[in-house]
Amino acid sequence: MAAVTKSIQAAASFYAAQLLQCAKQAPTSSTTLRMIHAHMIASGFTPRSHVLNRLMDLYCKSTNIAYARQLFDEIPQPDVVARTTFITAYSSSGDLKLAKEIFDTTPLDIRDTVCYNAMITGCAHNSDGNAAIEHFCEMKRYDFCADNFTYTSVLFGLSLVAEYESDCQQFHCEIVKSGTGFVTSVVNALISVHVKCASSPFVTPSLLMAAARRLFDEMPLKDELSWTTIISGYVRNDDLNSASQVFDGMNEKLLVAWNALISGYMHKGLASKALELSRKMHSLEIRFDEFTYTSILGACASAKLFLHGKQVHGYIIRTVKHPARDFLFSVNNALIALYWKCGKVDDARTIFDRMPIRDLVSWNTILSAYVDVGRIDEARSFFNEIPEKNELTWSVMISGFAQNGLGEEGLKLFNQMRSYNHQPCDYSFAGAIISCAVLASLDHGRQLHAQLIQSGFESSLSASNSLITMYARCGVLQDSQSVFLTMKSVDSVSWNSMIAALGQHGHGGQAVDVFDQMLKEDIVPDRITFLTILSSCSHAGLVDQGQHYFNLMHELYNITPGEDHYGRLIDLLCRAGKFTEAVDMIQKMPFNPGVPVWEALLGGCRIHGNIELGIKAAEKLFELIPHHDGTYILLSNMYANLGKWNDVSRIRNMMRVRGVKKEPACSWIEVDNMVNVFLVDDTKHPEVQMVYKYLEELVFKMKKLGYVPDTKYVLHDMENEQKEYALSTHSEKLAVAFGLLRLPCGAMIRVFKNLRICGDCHNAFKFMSQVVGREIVIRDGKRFHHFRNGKCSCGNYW
DNA sequence: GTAGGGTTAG
Repeated sequence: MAAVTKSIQAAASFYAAQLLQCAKQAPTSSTTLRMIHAHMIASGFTPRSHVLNRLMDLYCKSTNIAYARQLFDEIPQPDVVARTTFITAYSSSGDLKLAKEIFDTTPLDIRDTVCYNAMITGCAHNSDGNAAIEHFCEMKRYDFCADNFTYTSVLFGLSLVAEYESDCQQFHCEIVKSGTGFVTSVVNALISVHVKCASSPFVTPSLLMAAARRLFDEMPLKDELSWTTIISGYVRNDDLNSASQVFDGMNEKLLVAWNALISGYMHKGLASKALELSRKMHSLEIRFDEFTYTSILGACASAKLFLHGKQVHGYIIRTVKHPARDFLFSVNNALIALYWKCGKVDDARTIFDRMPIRDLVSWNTILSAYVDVGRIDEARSFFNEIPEKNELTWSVMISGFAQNGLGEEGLKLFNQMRSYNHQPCDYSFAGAIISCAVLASLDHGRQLHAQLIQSGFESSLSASNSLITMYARCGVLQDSQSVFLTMKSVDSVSWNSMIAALGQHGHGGQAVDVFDQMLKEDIVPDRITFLTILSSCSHAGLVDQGQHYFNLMHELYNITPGEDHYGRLIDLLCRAGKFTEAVDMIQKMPFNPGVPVWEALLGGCRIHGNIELGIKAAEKLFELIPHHDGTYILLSNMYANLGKWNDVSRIRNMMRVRGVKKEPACSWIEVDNMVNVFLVDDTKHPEVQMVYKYLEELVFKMKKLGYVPDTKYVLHDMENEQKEYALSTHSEKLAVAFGLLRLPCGAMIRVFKNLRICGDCHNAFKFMSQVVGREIVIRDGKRFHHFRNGKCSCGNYW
């Protein structure tokens, strides 16, 4: 008997040793495990607890959890070690529910600290910070002793949910009391909690970072993690000076620390700093890894440093044998982004096509690239090819449609997403809301606003910013102001949207006030801010202010004005009739003037009847964009105003020869959640006859108040009576008359037109607003006009 | 049988 026991013991220790060997070389292949296992069975050895536990653990780690579970289920009363193995295995494979089931069925009298630790880690790793804390509290309640592992794990969980300083302080006290306050791993975790909590909106980041720094400075023994946690903490919280200060104090600088700092500079848009560090690394012969490359390429992409980025790409090709294979996704994805941001979308696509396997980031980046450069048809068909879509995929495509003026497509896709039971994220909502802005569909926009709140995205920045734009572009400026004023936190996009909203409605003075307010609150204006403020000044005729801001842009904020900024400045000058200054500015520009500049000049010339300069601008535009209808129309309008009908027909003829078609004018109005569209001389709308009749009555009353139809706006040569009739069939007049007939008494009339409002209609609506005693709001291609009591908000400056 | 830091798309 003694001999048998001895031989079983020998076998057990033999297998235990073999399995231990496997564990050291983990993960063990399932084949090896099965061979050892088969050997046990064949030799008649029935493994008991610790050998079996080790076997199950190895099966789990070789991703064979299901088979391990079969073995587990055959054990009559599995011990706590076996249970802990499964708690860990299930939670690291993402199945927290199964882990919890094993934990909950573990009798209290066999539980120990380790199994609680495993459960706490499992919750934290599956981003359930609160459950981690609950299990921690439970173990304290049952008097289990918390150890270093417990604290590091529960602190990790806490770092997911900590929002207030008190969360950090409470655990700090707990740790000091427990006596683990000097244990490196525990203090590291505590620093990490402070760092992550510092990004919460409810705390003062600098205070928490100062507390983290004290912990770091006062810890007796720092390890690699202590350094990288504090450095990356500063990076996360936008304090790169402190990050680099601590970094400089490191004796042996770790690759992770280099990477954290480089990525910090990259995210802050400080590409030159990021590249400077990478050059230093290179001279110290520190090998770059995947993370380094990704951040450097990101820096080149955001700064559009194409040549530098291309050099890095070349270096990767030379030094890494199989970039596509060795750096599975991230580096290749960063390369895609580099080529895209530098305007080489087709090269980006080539990289994508050459990747042997791609992840969602690869697909989404290419999709964003197509959307970004307005290649919307390619984006659409690429979108359809994407095998698995996430919320980003949908939101990029939805807002892509909206940004490219395809509001209807945007809304359709948003609805399709929901019909597939995909819960829209805040960015998708933003895309759908901007679609409503494009379509000027206020009813629909309001519905989405309500759904947004129901879905819990009320505090989302991107969604709220889209609401500012939507309400403004639907004509209800007050609502966009109240969204802006009630936002908990705002960013530069919010300010830009608000300034643009005021500008479009002709409130240049208020736009300037908001801009000044923005500066007072230390928000740094960007390129877009200056575009919107220049437009706002232009719409309101604030020439001096506009010029002041244009100068401020590069003098104070170091933003080099682009062609678009020059375009707005020229627009500002020309509208005010300052052609000498405008031409002077065009000659002084640091680059060849392009489309925005010539269009601004032509537009100004049309307002002031400056035919000579207008012809020059138009000729340039004919060269640059020969198929754009607007140039021909503006020029022919100018000739028509001067009665030069020969020139008018010459231009019309040019259009015919070149195959340029005029975009037909159309206006629309929303009544009872339905959009009603009217074309010039409309015959299609079912109620149009009634509209014509009503319009006739109105014009009769308007004439009594002094309205004289201004036939110079009829751009065809015909008899005067015919001209007057032609004016009365303009789409915007039909839409307004329809609104007056169908909308409730006193309701504001909001009409939208694809092109600019006609001069006679502009005059007519002033009289009309007086006759009917209601406010009429028109959004044309450029801006808003509010007609009230015989006056327009634009002060005739448009 | 249990732990903690760095990457890419809006």
